[in-house]
Amino acid sequence: MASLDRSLIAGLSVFEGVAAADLDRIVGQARSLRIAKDQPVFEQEQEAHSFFLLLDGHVRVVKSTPDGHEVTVRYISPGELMGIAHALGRTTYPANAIAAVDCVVLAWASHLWPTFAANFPSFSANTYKAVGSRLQDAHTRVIEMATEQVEQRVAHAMLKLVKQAGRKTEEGILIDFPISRQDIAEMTGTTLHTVSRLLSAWEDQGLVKSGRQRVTVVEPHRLLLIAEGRAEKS
Amino acid sequence: MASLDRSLIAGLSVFEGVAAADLDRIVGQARSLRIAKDQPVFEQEQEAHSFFLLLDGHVRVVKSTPDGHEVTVRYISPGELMGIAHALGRTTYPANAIAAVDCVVLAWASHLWPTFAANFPSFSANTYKAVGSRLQDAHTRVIEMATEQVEQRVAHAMLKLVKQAGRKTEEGILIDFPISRQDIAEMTGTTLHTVSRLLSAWEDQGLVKSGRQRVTVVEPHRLLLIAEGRAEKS
DNA sequence: TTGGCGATTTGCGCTGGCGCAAACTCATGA
DNA sequence: TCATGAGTTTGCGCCAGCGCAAATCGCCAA
Repeated sequence: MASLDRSLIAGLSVFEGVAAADLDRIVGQARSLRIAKDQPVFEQEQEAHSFFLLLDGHVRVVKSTPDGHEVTVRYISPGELMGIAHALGRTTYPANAIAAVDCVVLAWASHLWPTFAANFPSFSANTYKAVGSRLQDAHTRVIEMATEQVEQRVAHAMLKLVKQAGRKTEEGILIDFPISRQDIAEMTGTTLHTVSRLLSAWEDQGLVKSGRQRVTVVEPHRLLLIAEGRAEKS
Repeated sequence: MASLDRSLIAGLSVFEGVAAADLDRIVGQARSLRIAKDQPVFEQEQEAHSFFLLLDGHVRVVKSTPDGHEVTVRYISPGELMGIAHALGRTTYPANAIAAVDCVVLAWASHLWPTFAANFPSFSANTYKAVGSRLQDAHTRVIEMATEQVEQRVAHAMLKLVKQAGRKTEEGILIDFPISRQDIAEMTGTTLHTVSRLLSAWEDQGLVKSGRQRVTVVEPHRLLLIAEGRAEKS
């Protein structure tokens, strides 16, 4: 652990307001892991032995339904916690978490949580604040699914990805991990066919550039118009 | 407050594992309120000055979208907390909470939360456990919206209502508060027309009995078959 | 360089469920 | 008792988007 960059970790929002000495005590009890692309960080229904902080990479969180459908719940970016089932009174993970690229994570044993919560109130408060955001996000998703058409939902999804994993290139803002049409479909509750058609149409209009497992947003502003439902359809 | 039935309150799951003396200290700082039918308990975007425990009645939590749509996030039953924005690091309420019938609630000032969290770890843990369930529920909703057809979603919604607010009658299980077709539509992301058609069809098949703002489920088991997508359509 | 496979594109037909509109039915208050 | 209006039912037409299938593209490995 000594090899990790403490100052970088200290800047993460989960550790905001945590004293340096406390930070050391927290991080000191973690082990660091590498997860190869497409390997699971944790799996649905499994005993929640650990919780994690993503340091590098991107992780896709997917829920499988009994009837074989897969729905992507969210993508996790560096600095975010995941697998905090124990902090929410659950003993198993509610979903699969799969590395979208090679990742580096910190892992703590779940049984440490009560101690952390009691001894490091800032850390605990920050964690629950993140939970609040996720609950918010989930409700937003429900509302989008309930009130928006597919095109708007896909546009919203792309903008969300741009915001949390966008990397500037000379062509536009690239989503910085491999993402297929199927993945986007699973985020928005549609089919890869429809997503493909939409991306093709957007590409014709110069809104995006896309290729195999790769999407670059050229004109975020116009995409936002579509997302908000205020765009005249061609 | 002295007039409220402490032993009844003590049995609520939020207070599980809380010592009697602590319970008194918690409840002693609440004030009890009556909310008339159709009146708000709290409102979206408003400063989250208080959090609440529903003692009697039913509360509908609704989010309004900028474009005028309304989506019902969930119904709250007696014994549940609501408006706990502060515990999740937010300063405003994320939705409107409206009394579906005359209600009785306990209200605490939001600024008490950090103290409660620090001094009554069981209470805090129970609260976050409830938050965990809600996050779970929200994700389930997303998955339902993404993978199921309207008929299944409405069936699921009815079963959820039966579970949390069902009252046995000689005809079947009655949903114990006034609920309109429009309300059900807002829970499931469809229109009141479609809900009306579904309920009529179900009534023809003897699955439910329904009337003005009133639904009774006669055969929960067959409804479950529809919800699970394993029912031959007539 | 050549296969082979996974990802993507595209055409076509069909249908679930929405939008609109009109009729109907109660419950409530005057 | 009757008028009123909210809640509900129902008919009809339409279209967004799904399901299926086939063709194409591009990356990687041999």
